[in-house]
Amino acid sequence: MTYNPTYLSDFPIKTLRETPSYADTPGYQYLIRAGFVRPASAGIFTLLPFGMKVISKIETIVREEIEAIGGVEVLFPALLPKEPFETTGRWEEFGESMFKLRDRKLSDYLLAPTHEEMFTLLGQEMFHSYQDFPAILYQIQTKYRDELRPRAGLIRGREFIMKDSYSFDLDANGLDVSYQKHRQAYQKIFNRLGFDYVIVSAQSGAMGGSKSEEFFTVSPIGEDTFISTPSGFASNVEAFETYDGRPAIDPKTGELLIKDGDLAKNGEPITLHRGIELAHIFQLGQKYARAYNWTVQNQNSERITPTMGSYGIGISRILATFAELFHDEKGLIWSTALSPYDFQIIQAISNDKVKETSFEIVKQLAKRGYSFLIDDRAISAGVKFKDAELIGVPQTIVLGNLIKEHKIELKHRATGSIETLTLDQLYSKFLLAGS
RNA sequence: CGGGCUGUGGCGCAGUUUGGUAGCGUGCUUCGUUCGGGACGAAGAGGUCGCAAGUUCAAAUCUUGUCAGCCCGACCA
Repeated sequence: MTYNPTYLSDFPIKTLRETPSYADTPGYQYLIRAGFVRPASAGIFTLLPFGMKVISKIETIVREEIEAIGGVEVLFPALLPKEPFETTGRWEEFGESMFKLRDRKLSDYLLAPTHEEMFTLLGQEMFHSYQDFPAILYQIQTKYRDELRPRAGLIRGREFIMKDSYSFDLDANGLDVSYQKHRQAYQKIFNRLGFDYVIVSAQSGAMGGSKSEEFFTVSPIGEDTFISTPSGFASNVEAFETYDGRPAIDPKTGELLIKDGDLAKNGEPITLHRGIELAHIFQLGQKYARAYNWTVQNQNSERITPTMGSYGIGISRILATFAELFHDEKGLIWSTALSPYDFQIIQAISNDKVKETSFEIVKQLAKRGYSFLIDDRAISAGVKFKDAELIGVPQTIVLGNLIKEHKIELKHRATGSIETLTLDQLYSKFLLAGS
């Protein structure tokens, strides 16, 4: 494969030396400073080139795993007419958290906070017979929710990228199968992304339906509280009751009524955690199909109502969460799975030999599909080292004085370790690895 | 929506109490020196002091209104 490296000398990026005062969490501060994102308005963000690279990688992993369970990609508009949401009652139910607007003819529109209505209508149009089931449709779309208080950068924005998929089945057993497929696909996704996660029982909220679970990662900046027990049971506090039937939250005040060591229904002591919700899967059941009077024919030519599931995963939130989880005092630390580049090449000195060598390294290692960010800027080497640490590409190749001996330095961002290698050693290390 | 706070060159901030020629750091431009760990010197560019109205000889500073943003709380991928 061919791969064009990115040269920082012609790259429209500017790292910031100081922390912008508006950024409230460390991950967000580094995403700003390292040039991954910029705020455009409260909870609304511009993705810069590095941020785009990471988003693309997240999307690729998500697409691969959803298509592996039979998902087919579509793309609905973000701008939708009011009517489908009136049918389900959600035009009112979402209330102020939904962006509503009018066109020049004064017709009502909305910026979609979620797409259950549209997927149901598409299913109704496409699926008429039991032979059309089961099915999984998904999209990666920008969602809009006018949150009361956006915070922590992309962790909770008013505009955010989400993958949402929807399963269509004929009965509850089929729905269970589709649900389990998604549950497993999500586990694969999180394993590939490199997140520790906990699957937590949840309530369904505005989506409706019955069974519902959330995927959390533990983080001090998390906005949600969930509980776990030694045997692996975990629950969102909203869906939790103690051994003696007490709710975890006062329904009126919202006050947390439980503490570490309280007993769960199974008699085990609980532990409370702060977490970031990265995904939420629901068994919607027939709520939406019923709202549109959608029925299909079974083998006996009887009309039956399909049953659906809805499965969301926050793409832009994953980017932000990774930054919150993986950084040190110098900057971000990307995993190989999500890093915007596989290697950053620092030209610590500037001469023709260095330029030729970086070109040669790219040519050799690109054979294995590795991608490169080359810092060829005409600035002092110190700035390049600092920026490399801020950006957080997992491996940096330093081209400097050792180039005379055909040697380079290979720096690991996460450990800070430095290896001195000949070019041949570099090539064999990465061309042979895993092949 | 309730409580707290902030809007001053790209970014970080001082100046507001006590009205009197808009400042510092960083970044940016140019030249020279330097150049493997955020170099040094010199010369520059860049600001409707969020916006509007008012008070005043005079407003970044005082008054009123308004907009935006941030933090804490109630809702959410």
